[in-house]
Amino acid sequence: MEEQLEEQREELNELLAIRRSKLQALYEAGIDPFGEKFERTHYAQDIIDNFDSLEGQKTVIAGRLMSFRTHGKASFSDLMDSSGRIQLYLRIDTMGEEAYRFATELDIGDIVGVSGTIFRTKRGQISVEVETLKLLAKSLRPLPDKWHGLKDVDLRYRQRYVDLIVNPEVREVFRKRSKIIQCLREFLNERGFIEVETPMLNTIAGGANARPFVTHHNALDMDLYMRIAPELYLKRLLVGGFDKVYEIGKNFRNEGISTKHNPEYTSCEIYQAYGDANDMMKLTEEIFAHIAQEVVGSTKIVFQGQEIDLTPPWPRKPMLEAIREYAGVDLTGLTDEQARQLAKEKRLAVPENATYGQIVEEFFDEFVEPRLIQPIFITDHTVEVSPLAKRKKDNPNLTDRFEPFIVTWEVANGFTELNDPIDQEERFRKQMEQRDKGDEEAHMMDSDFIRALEYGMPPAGGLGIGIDRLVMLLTDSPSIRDVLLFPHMRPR
RNA sequence: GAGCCAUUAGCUCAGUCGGUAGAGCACCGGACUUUUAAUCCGGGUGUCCCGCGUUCGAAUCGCGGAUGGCUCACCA
Repeated sequence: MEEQLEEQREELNELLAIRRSKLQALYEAGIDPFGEKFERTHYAQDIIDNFDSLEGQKTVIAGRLMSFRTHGKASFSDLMDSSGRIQLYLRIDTMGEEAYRFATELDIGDIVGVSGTIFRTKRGQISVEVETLKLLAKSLRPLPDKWHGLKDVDLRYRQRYVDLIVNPEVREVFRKRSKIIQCLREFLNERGFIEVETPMLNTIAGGANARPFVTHHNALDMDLYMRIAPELYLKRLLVGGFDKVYEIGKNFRNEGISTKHNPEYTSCEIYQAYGDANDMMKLTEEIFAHIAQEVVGSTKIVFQGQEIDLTPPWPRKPMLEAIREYAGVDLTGLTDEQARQLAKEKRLAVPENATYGQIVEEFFDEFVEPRLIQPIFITDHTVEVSPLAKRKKDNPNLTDRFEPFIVTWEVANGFTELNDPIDQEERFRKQMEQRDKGDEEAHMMDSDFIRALEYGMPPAGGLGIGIDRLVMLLTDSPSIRDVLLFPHMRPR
């Protein structure tokens, strides 16, 4: 009802009404306003790049009309295709009166196919002198301001199609995103990793601390969770005998939305049997450096005005040492109570029943994380906050885990995988206790995963990379929404 | 979830002290056969985010709401 009213109101808008009447006129003239298959010989950018050899030759191109400069019996127009823009020169003498009139009555936004001759104007502009022109799609809505484009961020995200038409740098970001993911695939495939797909509809949402989305399967009449991480499935594959696997895909977390968080986001999880955290750190450095080199052209990149040097090797620092350095507090070997006391002294807000591990995290987040600009691996997380990571040989309270930080963001997470089913079951039990205490993000018990480990999982290193943040970093984008084609928005 | 800010024409934005709204682009009509933010002449196309209130009178002031942005909280 509301929507119908909205539509009726829009029908009244003069600009829309004019386009509709032009559409009607086309039908009445026997012209199909929505065209058909059209064979091209060139992209706009091809013509510009190879002008010297193409000058004087015929070409057939297609795209969207982005501007008109009419001069009576001759006109200029800019045609935009996926490669870029090229100027069209329309001349009544070349096209004939009827075709010329038809062309000049088109609108900005219309999609056309043209054939013509490649030439350069007096002013040096590479152009196509149009001989024939065919309407391939009538545009019924006006495009945003040709100079200012579309700036309203709300509209840019909601109507990304318009954003992509008028803001070419946006297209560039998503081209890079595609290239980054392609590079990552190639890199892993070349090293013998195989790409797999595991379920996104889970009966147990495992592999991470996060609140899941719940959905419902009608035929089975049962609730299912959208996955929060593929980890436990991928490790089952190590049990099954795949040595090197990875999965690139969406995870869904029912949590807050911010410039760094979208409810659905893309991760790449990588597992390597017979390896450990150390191998995965090396792999992380190599991946970041390789992709930066391929996509940006250097391992030194600029993010929001600061130069970031991704060249390996990256420094490594145990978390407790980092806290000692930046907060001036040594938390090594404290009891829960002692840790809580220290937190109080440093005016850190922690829950009454906070555990040692949680307090270490708190200190880290407060004092260390905001200072980590250049790439660094923070290692040796507490066992309490790392329920899937193997304990360190020399200290069972810590794990053989690492998180690389760049521009204060955690860009990945990896560890030597816990392959001891007895310890894993114990860790799950601890998590269940946390869950019972009201921690909705604590891990769920996954008995089948324990069963898998009981068959024997080779020692392994695992790594999860946040693809969106990697893309943000390499495209100099301050918000995750700038690297998601359709970021989550509340419906209007 | 909390705080701050924003919302005016299709787009980008002005709008003074409270007196029913304006520019550029786009659009419509006209001139113009090498322009490129083409130019020149003419035309303003509107639920001022929504609702309630104050007032003779609200885009403007107050309250409530919607959406978005930023910061914080949670998280990757």
